[in-house]
Amino acid sequence: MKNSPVLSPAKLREGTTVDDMLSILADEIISGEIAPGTKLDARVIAERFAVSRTPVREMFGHLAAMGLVEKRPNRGVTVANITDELLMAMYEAMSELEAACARLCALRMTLEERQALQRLHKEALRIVRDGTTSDYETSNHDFHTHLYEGSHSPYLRDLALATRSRLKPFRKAQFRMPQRPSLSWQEHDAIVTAIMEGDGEAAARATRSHVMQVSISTQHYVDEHRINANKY
Amino acid sequence: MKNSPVLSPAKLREGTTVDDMLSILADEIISGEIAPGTKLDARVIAERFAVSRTPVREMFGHLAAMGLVEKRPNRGVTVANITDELLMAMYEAMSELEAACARLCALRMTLEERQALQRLHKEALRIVRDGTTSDYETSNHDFHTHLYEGSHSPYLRDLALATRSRLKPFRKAQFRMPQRPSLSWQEHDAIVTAIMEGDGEAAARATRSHVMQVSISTQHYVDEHRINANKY
DNA sequence: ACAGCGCAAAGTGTATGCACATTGCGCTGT
DNA sequence: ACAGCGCAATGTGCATACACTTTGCGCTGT
Repeated sequence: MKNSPVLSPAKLREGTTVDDMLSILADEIISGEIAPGTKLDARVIAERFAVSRTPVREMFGHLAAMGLVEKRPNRGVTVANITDELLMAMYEAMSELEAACARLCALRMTLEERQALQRLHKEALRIVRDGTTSDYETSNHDFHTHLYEGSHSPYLRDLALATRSRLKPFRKAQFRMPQRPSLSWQEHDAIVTAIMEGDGEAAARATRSHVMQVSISTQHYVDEHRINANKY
Repeated sequence: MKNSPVLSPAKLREGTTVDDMLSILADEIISGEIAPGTKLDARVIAERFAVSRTPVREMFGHLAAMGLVEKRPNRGVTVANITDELLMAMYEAMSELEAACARLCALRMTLEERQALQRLHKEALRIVRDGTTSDYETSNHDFHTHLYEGSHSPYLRDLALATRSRLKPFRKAQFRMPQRPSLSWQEHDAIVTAIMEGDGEAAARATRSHVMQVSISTQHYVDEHRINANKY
């Protein structure tokens, strides 16, 4: 199909052709809709999204960089097998990254940043009582982002953001358990207290164990849904 | 130019078209031959390597993933400016990653791994006395690799390896100072002792300060050589 | 004379075609 | 009949063409 302006009048240069495919494919791989080991045919994907093989190939590069697929020369790409072990390893690395951030937060946060963190944390308590789970997810997201920023270590922050983004698809249901927001808030409280007291080691310990708690919640979710992953 | 078999008889499918360009361009950016902020014209690069823009674009994606260039939609790619601040931030992140590895080493290393680490460390002492600087560099490299592996945390190890590889070009002269290998060995000694005693926190502290020492040595090197970076 | 619009030149992003690598199946020879 | 070679079918990787976006410069209007 030619690049006809008539056939694609509205969506021209929406600027996200590749990104759209990327997030959709990434979700499908992670959710298990596309089974590990499956060979991805560039032509089929191209037809499905009504684009040519060129942007598909570019997207394959991104998927490979994210570790979701494996590329071999002249052999195409195959869906990587994200095992439970690797998932746990990613959470463990996440907990170490966040612990490092928290430790630096305790040492380096400015007065304004400490006050902002406390405000956020108090507001979260209100949300635990009155708000929805989705509200708490947003608040939780902000809380952790503040830890990354408060470390005043841009590269460490980027590593944390990148790893969180890779884990994002697996975190969907971390607050499914009704008591989880409340427990999460208590764990945050220990982190905030340690940071306020300037106790870096305590902040690191509290953050490590908090993130590993999240990991455990997520693991339960993955276990329960693995059955569904084989229906394709 | 067509894909004529006559015009390119020997180099057909050598299998590394993109990788070759990638490593060459990466070196040129890192060494400063291509100044930060320079806009990379896909067409010019394509002509230089006698290929089309398609593989060049793919390479741009890799360079962007490595953080060496910045891609903006419809604006092309520009060479990223690796400032001293960012370099320090990368070393700081490196020190946190290695500290996390060392802490886990203290808790998790098997007997075999502990013995291997000690052997390596003893051998390094001999090299400090009798060997060349280059020998010590190799030995040092192995020592740190053992720390990554000993963490038994594959993703954390990968983050450490990736960050080390990004820092590699800047580490060239970390052992220029004649007393540096000896000091480095003493710092390693503190790390090994802490790991052997199973004291995770002490191992983390010792490793953090060791890597930051390396950072300082490197910084001196960068300062002294910045003059030469502007000759292009 | 200066501000603002508009056009043209330059350059990015995608489509499509072609050359080569890989793989599986049939055909031939023993 | 079975082993091994070879060819054809499938699919990757690069080249080239074209559509669209950006940007700089000149021209017009006030």
